[in-house]
Amino acid sequence: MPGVGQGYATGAARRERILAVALLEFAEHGYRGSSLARVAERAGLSQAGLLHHFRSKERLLVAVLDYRDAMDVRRFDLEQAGGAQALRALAAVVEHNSRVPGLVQLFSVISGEAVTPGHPGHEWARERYRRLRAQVAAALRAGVERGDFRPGLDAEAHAERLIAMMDGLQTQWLIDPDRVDMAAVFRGYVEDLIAALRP
Amino acid sequence: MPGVGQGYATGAARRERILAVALLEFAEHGYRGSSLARVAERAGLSQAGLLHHFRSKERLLVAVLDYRDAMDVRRFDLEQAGGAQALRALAAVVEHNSRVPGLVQLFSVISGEAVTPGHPGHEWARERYRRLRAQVAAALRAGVERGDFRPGLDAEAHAERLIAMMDGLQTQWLIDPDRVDMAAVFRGYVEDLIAALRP
DNA sequence: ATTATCTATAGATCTATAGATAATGC
DNA sequence: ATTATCTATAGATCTATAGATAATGC
Repeated sequence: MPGVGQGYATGAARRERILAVALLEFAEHGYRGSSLARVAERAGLSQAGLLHHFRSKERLLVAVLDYRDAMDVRRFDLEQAGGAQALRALAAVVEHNSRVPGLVQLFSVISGEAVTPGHPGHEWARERYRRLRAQVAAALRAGVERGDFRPGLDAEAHAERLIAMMDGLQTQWLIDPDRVDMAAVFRGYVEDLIAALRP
Repeated sequence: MPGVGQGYATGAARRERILAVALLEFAEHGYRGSSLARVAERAGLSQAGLLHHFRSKERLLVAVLDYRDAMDVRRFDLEQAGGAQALRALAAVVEHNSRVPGLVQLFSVISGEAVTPGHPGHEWARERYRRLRAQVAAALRAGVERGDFRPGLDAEAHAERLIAMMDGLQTQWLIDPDRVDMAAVFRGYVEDLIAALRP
């Protein structure tokens, strides 16, 4: 089972296609509700053929999650920005997400499943949250440095809050999109926060 | 299939026991990852015996969700309180939740799965969120009436934010309990909000 | 030679139903 | 008579492996 980029060119293209359709499948049915047969069918090869490229269902999920992370063009680099600018970049991420419900759903479904220990996405989710919290907290501290925010703010707590707000609004929005304006509510939160943290 | 409280006494007791173990099972593995056979085993009867009481897996899930709602002793009546008192009652709910991870996990797992349309918990989750948002928004408006909060606040948006914060912190806490102090962070948010909304 | 792909299949599940037997309580 | 419970089973899955054949590219 060569990784993406190894093996023959036709194999690399096939793996790319498998990841793309597996992402949709996992987003629609979660890990446990998805089947390799359905992924294989959508990717246009047999189920055994799929398992030649990804040795097991667990490995496929992890590959999809990494693929998604890599796809994320990191167009909003929080570490570069810092301060109010970084928080507004976060709001822009949420606005962008409201245009790609499929990708958002992948995260909501997998994060929900992954709260149970033993789920193949559990470790992945824990590390992802740790990384996110550290990034956002660093951006907040940079904001203190540059004079956007008052000294003494609790960067870790505000990072947890910001990420929780993003996730929680995503759930409400996915379940009831006509009633919940995720992007507007998050932007409101961010602007209120910027005002409250001003020195 | 008589409801709880109908039929013979032994049946009612059995249904109660089934609901209690099904709650644990769904919380641990989600709806799709759970099996009726395992629920039946934990409840001490055959799988066919279980289906005598709950005609299908879908109905069992819905019954568990209703059972959980009913169990919720509503010890924190938000409509009674109103204003800052109601928000502090919310923080107390979160503190209480941090002592019953199993129940919290049921909601996180099922809400996560239920974002996909067609999931048997989808409608249930949508209605639950609508009800919650309406309750919290009403408590905020009551706070304006009694002079706790400044007039003109956006009650709906703040209700969405508060609920999103609760849910998002739950996810982070369940995935990484040693790193995330859900109750403390939520209480901090609530106190900041009370201060910010003061007239 | 390595990689890609297929068919066939083992071996476990899973949900739900059929039909029989036992217990309950009017 | 109604309710509770069981065994047996139909009919669908599902994941993963074995083993064969075809394509790729050094």
